[in-house]
Amino acid sequence: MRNAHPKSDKSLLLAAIKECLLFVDLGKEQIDNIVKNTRMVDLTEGEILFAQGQPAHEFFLLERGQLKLALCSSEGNEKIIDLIAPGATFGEAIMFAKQPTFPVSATAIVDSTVFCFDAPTYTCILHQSTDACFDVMAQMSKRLHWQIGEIDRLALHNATFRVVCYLLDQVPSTQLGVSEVRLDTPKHVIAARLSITPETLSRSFSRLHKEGLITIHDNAVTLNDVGLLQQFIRGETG
Amino acid sequence: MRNAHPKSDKSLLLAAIKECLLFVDLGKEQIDNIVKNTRMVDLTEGEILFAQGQPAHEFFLLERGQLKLALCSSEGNEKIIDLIAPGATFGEAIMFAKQPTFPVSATAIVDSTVFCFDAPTYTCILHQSTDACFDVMAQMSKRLHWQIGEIDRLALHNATFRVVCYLLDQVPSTQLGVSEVRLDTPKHVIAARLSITPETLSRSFSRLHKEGLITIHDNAVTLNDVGLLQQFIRGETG
DNA sequence: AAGCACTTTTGACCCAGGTCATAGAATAGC
DNA sequence: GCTATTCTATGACCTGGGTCAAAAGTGCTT
Repeated sequence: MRNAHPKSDKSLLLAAIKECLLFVDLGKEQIDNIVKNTRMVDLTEGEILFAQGQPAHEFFLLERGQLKLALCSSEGNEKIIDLIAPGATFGEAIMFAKQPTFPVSATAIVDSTVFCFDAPTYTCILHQSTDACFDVMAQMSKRLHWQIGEIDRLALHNATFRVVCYLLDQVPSTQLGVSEVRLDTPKHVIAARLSITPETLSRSFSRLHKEGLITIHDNAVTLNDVGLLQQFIRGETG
Repeated sequence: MRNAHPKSDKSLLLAAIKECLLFVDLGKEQIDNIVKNTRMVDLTEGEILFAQGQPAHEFFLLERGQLKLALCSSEGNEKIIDLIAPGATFGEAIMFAKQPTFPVSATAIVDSTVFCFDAPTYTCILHQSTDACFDVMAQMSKRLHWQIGEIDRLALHNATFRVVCYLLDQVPSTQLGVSEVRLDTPKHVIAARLSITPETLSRSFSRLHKEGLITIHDNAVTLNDVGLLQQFIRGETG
């Protein structure tokens, strides 16, 4: 984890910030202030950005690569709460806890670059703008909503169902016919994301294939009929 | 669901608001404004306050009784996301979504009284106070954190583990020796809360009893040694 | 190309916990 | 009181998916 780079980094950061909901209502000098207090970190594959339980004074934006946010049980089982793709922010929420410690750990799945924003700087700016606060609240609301969906999927749906959900998530919701999903993520990671074992993931895939719903090439999956998969979800099956 | 009561309600409401984090940084006339736009609703057992998918223009504070927030799968299985006790607020988060619909349904488990706050009134007030915004964000942060714990419990812990967690949750964390937990909630509701069947809950209880950890009377449970239960959790068993 | 380390698939087996069925308890109504 | 109805407990059984083990790919490196 080195703290690198000369000056083109700043333009990268500015470009990333511009795409990000959390900064959309900030003024120019507020952005400047944030940029001044942001560091850029390069992670190599497997490197840990932060660990569960560690105190949190920053939040993050993934610039490049892929991260996992994970929990570990005492027996070493790992549950991946979320996979982070470039452009996504994470860790904004703990900032507002009275005693901010990370509830999960963040680890690079591939070589990655992360922007680390200073939490006090950001909260200080939030104190100047209720609009910015509302952006943050909208973001947190979205995440809360998403987590309820996650609890739903875990509590009352089976493995294959979750696999299909994952596949459909990778595809624009408008799509309706055939669609191609590239599995950029190693399968054992996808499995942990879905709270199943790699074996079960493999068996789910082959089941779906046998039913003609998908076709598997090296590391891509063809969804033969998105509509059919969607009604597979509605109809709930194993 | 009637919209009842004369004037002592207002003092009830004011008392409830005073205990509530979401209003702690508001001024007197802001509170007055909110009170003016709040309705009080009485629910009888089994009555639905709002249903999953319904548009949300209010958020809520439970004054009396008990509610469940639940999801239903297509096959009619019900997963209780959370049980609401008097003094707790719920539904604050969807207020900030761009297209606010309830992700869960809320149903009275026993006869209950609920204050329903007008969301636009409240957000309008938030726009005047970043302190109030921070209170909301702290609240949402807490809930987010809690939900991660919930995902953790569902994804990588077994039924008995979750039962013990539930029992320990009912007890002040300082407690260390013997402790009594009243099961005010019917067991089938507790079971749905823990995403298990009533049968499994019953078996978990009798297992814990056989191991000398708890004793069950009519509808109360004695935790014979809170410390032992806590280390049962650390040590992870079935 | 041969060896090695890792990832994915496949098969055989097992078990936690769901389902179904029955039997007590408890509560309600008459 | 006595039945009817709803809860809770317990037993018998089944199954989804975990575990373990072994093959079959899939890159790497040398």
